[in-house]
Amino acid sequence: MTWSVPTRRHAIANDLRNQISAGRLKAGERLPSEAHLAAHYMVSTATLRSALGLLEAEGYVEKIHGKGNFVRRPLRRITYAGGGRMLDTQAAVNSALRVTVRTAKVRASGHLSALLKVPNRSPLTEFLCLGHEGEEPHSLARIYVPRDLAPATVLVESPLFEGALASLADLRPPRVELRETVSARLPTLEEASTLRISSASAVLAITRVTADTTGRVVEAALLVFPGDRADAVFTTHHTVNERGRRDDNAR
Amino acid sequence: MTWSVPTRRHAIANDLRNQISAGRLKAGERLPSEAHLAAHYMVSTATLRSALGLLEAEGYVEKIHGKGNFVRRPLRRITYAGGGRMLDTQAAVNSALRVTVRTAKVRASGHLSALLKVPNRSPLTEFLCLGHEGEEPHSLARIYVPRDLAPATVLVESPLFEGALASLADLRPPRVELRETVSARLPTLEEASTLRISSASAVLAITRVTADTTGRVVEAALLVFPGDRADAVFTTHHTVNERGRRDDNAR
DNA sequence: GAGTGGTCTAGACCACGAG
DNA sequence: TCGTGGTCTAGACCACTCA
Repeated sequence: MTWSVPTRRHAIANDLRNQISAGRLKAGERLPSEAHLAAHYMVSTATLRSALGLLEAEGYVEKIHGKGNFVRRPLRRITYAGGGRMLDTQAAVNSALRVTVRTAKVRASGHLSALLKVPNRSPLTEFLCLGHEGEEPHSLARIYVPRDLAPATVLVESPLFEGALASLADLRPPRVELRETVSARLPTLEEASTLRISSASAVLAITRVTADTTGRVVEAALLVFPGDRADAVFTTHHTVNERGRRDDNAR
Repeated sequence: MTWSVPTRRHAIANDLRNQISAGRLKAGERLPSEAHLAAHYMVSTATLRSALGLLEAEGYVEKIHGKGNFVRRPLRRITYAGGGRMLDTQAAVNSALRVTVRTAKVRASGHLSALLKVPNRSPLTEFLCLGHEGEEPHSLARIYVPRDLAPATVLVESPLFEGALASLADLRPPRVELRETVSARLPTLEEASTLRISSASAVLAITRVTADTTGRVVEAALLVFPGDRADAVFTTHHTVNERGRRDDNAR
């Protein structure tokens, strides 16, 4: 915190950010046009746009081409609970979480076949899931299941896509091995537009691979959440055997 | 993938990206100056800089003020192993991972006192850790421990900051409860400069809270990794009791 | 068609790095 | 001091939305 950057765009961004935080600019409201703001702050439009770009990446503002810049509604935080638990029950209950599912038949390509440990061009079923909260999309999932394990009818009905996973798990032997790989990256253009986030903002990407007792991979899920409103939480009750060395089975 | 954006900056970024991937621009090499590139692609400097901005956010290029734009060395991936395991042993062994530690005495403020479940202004010891791989910094950690639990001498010597955590854990009762909260966000300006990443790139932020059997919080660690070269992996061997409902103890 | 944001230009001037 | 990137300007022109 030992730094200040007195560039104009930061000053403008700070001012607008404060106005939003203070509630002088209310959620959902449209900002003055970029031309007006540029005139008001006495900067060029390029500089002003640069300031808005900062706010957009921080999630304060949503830009809509041809309409204007809008103050983002502060959305409920999403909590992804790792370790095979479901999405935060609070969120699921409170927010009329809905999902639109589109299924497709695909064949394993390089990356997928490695994840699922199946040969190339092996038949899979793809489930494309979009989590909504009211109008706002807030999560995106691509789930791949070996074709012979996919009872498509079961899944299409699921109101929660996490529910879909649970029902899948229930069809398999009781013991599952779960591997969740979490990473942070910028969204693809496609993800940015479907999640309605800035392509300059960060997303939380979780790759979850589920295997049954036999080691067979039952499903691979590629989950994407907007970084500015999602966390993944993992809790462990851990027993330390003795000092230092313990069996480390991470790759 | 059903989209193409034929804007000039994307075309230029694609061209340069291909040249890097193909090895025509080698790692560590300096690109031609922005003025030269702008002339070469017949665009204005602003447009060219915008193209370089994309590559920088993607981690292909590092900009250094006054020196030039450099092709980024592809760095070894960092794997953070969750659930109380150590940093990927491969990486630790292979890469002469070093850490510079700076300790400080601080007092719990709002956020920290909540994490550590201690009263406000409670005395803490802060460990600032910076993970290096050769010259390149690749992780950043701020670890907070209640003052009376912090044997500073032990920690300062630790070659790995994860080692520091392990030794701490070993001083406590054998059973620990771990809660790791993972999120994706843009780096602060400070983080961006110390990790030498673009402030437009994403970071993986992990907040890890460790408690002993009595429920007392033993340490809180705020970890930050560059998103373009770090993953966090969590593996679970899970036993499903029976269909559906299982005890969900995530908050 | 009027109003909005999106892209781009051809400069100017400033700040940093290295000799 | 010179060459580099960083910030900013005052426009032009295009693409989208909506009446």
